[in-house]
Amino acid sequence: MAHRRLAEPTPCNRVQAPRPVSIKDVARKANVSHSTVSRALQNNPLIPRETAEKIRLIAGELGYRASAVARGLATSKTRTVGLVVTTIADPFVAGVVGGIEDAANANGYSVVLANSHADPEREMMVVRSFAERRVDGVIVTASRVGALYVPMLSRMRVPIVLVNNQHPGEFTHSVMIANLEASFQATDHLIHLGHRRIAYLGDRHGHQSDTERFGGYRQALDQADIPFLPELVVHGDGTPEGGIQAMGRLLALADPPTAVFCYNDMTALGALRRIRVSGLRVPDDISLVGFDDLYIAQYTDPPLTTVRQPKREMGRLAMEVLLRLLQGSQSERTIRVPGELVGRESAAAPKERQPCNY
Amino acid sequence: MAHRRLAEPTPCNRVQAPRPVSIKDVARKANVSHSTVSRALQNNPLIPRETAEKIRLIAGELGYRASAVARGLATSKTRTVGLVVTTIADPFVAGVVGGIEDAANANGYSVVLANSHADPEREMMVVRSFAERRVDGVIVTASRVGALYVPMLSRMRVPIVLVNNQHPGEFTHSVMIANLEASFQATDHLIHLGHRRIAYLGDRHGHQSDTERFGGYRQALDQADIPFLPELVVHGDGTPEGGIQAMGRLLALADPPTAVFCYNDMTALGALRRIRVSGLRVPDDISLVGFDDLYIAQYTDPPLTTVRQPKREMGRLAMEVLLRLLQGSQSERTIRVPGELVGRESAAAPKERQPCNY
DNA sequence: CTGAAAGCGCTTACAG
DNA sequence: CTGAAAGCGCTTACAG
Repeated sequence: MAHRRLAEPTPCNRVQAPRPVSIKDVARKANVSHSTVSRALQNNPLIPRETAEKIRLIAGELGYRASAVARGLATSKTRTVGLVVTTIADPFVAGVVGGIEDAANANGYSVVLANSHADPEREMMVVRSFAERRVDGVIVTASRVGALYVPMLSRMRVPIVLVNNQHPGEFTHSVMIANLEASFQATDHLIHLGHRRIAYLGDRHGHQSDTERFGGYRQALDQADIPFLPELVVHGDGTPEGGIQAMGRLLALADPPTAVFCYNDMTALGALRRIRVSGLRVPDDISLVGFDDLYIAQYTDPPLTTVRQPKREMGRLAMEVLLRLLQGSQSERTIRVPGELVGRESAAAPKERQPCNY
Repeated sequence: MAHRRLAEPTPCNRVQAPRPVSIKDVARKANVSHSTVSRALQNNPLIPRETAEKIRLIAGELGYRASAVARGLATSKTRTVGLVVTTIADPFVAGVVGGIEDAANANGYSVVLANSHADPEREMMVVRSFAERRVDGVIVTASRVGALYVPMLSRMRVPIVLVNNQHPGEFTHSVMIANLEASFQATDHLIHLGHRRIAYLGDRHGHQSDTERFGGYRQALDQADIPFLPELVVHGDGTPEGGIQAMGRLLALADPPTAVFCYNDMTALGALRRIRVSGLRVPDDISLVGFDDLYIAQYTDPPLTTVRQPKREMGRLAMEVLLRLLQGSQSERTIRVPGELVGRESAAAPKERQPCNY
């Protein structure tokens, strides 16, 4: 006994928004109940192969597409992950996001993207929006996060995975580059090339990453018995502009460094520019090493020696950790991914000095 | 008469997945029906201010967050837009996506991101996934789209907006850069600097964009009565690698060009590299103009003269067109956005020639 | 102004 | 193996 509303479709020929075909439409055509259709489409073993196939065929003919929203309501799982980034226009972030995306899609998850622009108000909106969308989990890839951010997210009570994040909270998991080891390697490379006056051009907003990268630099110096000189440490802000400023300070020194290890490639880009403007050459006068291995690092002049962060893989890993958490498994709290020094042409032996034993 | 299931929560103290507070919880605490709560929270004018405020207060205390999935099921609007990109790692794409994101969020829409990797199989999966998620509309920002792609999307019967897309179909709207005018301007700039042997370094995969940019180049030549020389037209593939190859062919000419207009900045990056490798200098020996104004265009050496595509604005515009479509308004089929020539240092007057009247 | 009821399109215990 | 029923958390006509 169908209700009026469920009777045959209005006889008029142009329906403005033709409602998508539902499980009931399939059921009707297949002469079974919608429960059976639901089961068949889920490959429920209760349904005999024959029936299931017939139903699947009809569903195909009708162009049936299960509603993820209805399913989400029924199961309280949306198979959706919220992904917050400071800005997608950051090439490091974009690389990571690509990896997350791929791993998510490969596992039937969709990614809801949100830019926070490192703005606390936006961050609030993002959390609210993710909460309303009932995302199953969230991944944060932000160069700078408001201190209240992660706690806010935590209140949603879904698993959270951070990528290269500052203050990884108590309740979160994270995937991070092995900053200390990588920086050690980079600095050590310069030392082996014969440099002794090596500067560190950091990022004053980099928090933990900056601290760790600086730490690796110091360790390499120590191990080589090179005295640490505070005047050789300057800070930019992670952008080329910041690199230009900071490099300027280094060049203004009575005895400038012969090599500079930069917090990231963007900073190195600025340093490179600043050096060239002053009439000096890289690597002839000053060697330069970056961090990230952004795509463009191969195309600077000279090509930039840098530490590669496996961005895609880090994204993939983060998604995989999240996936594990979503199925209730355990996962290591912090995964440290090794960086890889990729030698190009911006770092060479200092002028008038033998490239020492190497 | 509550069902067993709805009786008081299990007395045990640790619920593993505490169901989020619902409209009913608020209703109970506020001593009204859930209908009233729903109305109050929607600012329905039927509900008196006082009641509404009380309800909102309680909702706040309870940390109530309306379920977008339940609402989506009830209203058959998800306030979600599907965004397909070839790859988010492309800096042009990332810029556009940033603009889309901002406009979407500003209007209460969420963005579901999907990478197609220009792979037909992935494209199918994306369409399927968007269909299941019941996205309200879709935006495509892809440098290359499978020919079947847009038709497939069209079958979802939701509005579609393309950004800088090839073959904009009959049923779609699009936002595009004014290729012809912009290329004309770029080429004309080189002509005014005094160049006459100007090459066009295109993108063999660029389809419509390449054709149009080439068109602007030809028109500028024609207008200046400079004969068109087919040997001065070569093609890369939109990447630096392709630019390197193609530039190589140009340099192998008996009489190489004094200026090259490149399809995009990535290509120009390769051309720049190739020129330098051959011992020539930019702009002293060869002038170079790009297209896009990627962030790095300011940091190449020399900084790249190029045509700026207002990526963020284009993304914003695309979202705004979609928004209009979603509220049932009309919108122009194709919006052409003007490019802007940004003069930096890679283009200058040719050697041994006066910069003509300018 | 307010509530009871029906419906959105699924899933899944329950009862044959 | 299969169906009827209840439920997920909203919205919104309908009837006071």
